[in-house]
Amino acid sequence: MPYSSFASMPCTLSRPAALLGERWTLLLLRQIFLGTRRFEDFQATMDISRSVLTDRLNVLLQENVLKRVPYHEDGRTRHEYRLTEKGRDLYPVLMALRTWGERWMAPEEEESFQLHHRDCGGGVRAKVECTECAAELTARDVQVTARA
Amino acid sequence: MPYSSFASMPCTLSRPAALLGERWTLLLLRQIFLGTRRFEDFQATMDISRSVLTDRLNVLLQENVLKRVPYHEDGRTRHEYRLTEKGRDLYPVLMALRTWGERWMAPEEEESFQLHHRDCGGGVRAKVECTECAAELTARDVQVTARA
DNA sequence: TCCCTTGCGTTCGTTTTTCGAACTCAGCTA
DNA sequence: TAGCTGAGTTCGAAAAACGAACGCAAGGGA
Repeated sequence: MPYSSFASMPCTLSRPAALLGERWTLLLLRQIFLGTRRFEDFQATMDISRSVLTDRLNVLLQENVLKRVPYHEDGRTRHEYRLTEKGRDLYPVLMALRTWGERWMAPEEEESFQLHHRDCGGGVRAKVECTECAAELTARDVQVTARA
Repeated sequence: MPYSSFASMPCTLSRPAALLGERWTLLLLRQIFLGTRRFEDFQATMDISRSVLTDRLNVLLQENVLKRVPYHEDGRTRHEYRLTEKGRDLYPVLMALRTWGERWMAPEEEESFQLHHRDCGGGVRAKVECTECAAELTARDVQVTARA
């Protein structure tokens, strides 16, 4: 079972994990959520090799996480990479990573950017909750059952 | 800037993203949250090569996400891999992946396991909320500012 | 005691990925 | 026509992953 076969497992956790678990993919998504949209800018800010960048962008296009959108600059038509709705919906994944990073990987130093709720200025955090009673859940509060 | 240098970037999103963005690491964590604890069981259920499994387990031990715990079986002392508090706190990351997978990568088929809140039987989902007003947030509701 | 089994890795030669520098190409611009 | 720029593509070298075989310590049984 090669790594790639997880992409077709009947598990709604395995497939996203296999997709985002490829090298560079999470870092690429971070950059996109921070506003980067062009090939050259990804390449410059992340210092990823151009061939791997091409590959990762293509995978995300194929998965419909990103879309290519034409735009004009200096009278020329070019394309930029933007999140689809499916892509934007990955926000909780990135925020969960950051919430964890804030708690467990921030020794003294501060974060390189800050996030605030536009409406009230509050902070941002990811959490897991019950769809019925809205209680916040940890792994211990959740029962796992194999599907029938 | 090699991939590994993201592990020391002053960004609380980059570092977790680089750590969990290595191949197999997210899938390994999924398996751990599902209850797998021993080398042989990881190897058998994921079909990962033994050398890479050794490496990934060691990285997670070093990062203090996992710990080795001795246990007895057949009168012999062995060790198993278990989550630390830091590791357990990754639960929202995995649940965010799953919530996304349920919405965007579950065509007709069902998930391979189900999750329920032990207390009330409700479903489980990840979300992002404001630490002040508790509103649920999307990327559009959040303002990013570079640190001073 | 000697041999077998088990769990947990380690080694090593082969195949994939990644790297990085150079190259290509299309569409302006001078 | 020549040059520039953004967006890739190509290709040889280096790193990572693969997988089959090997190592090893701790029992158990003969």
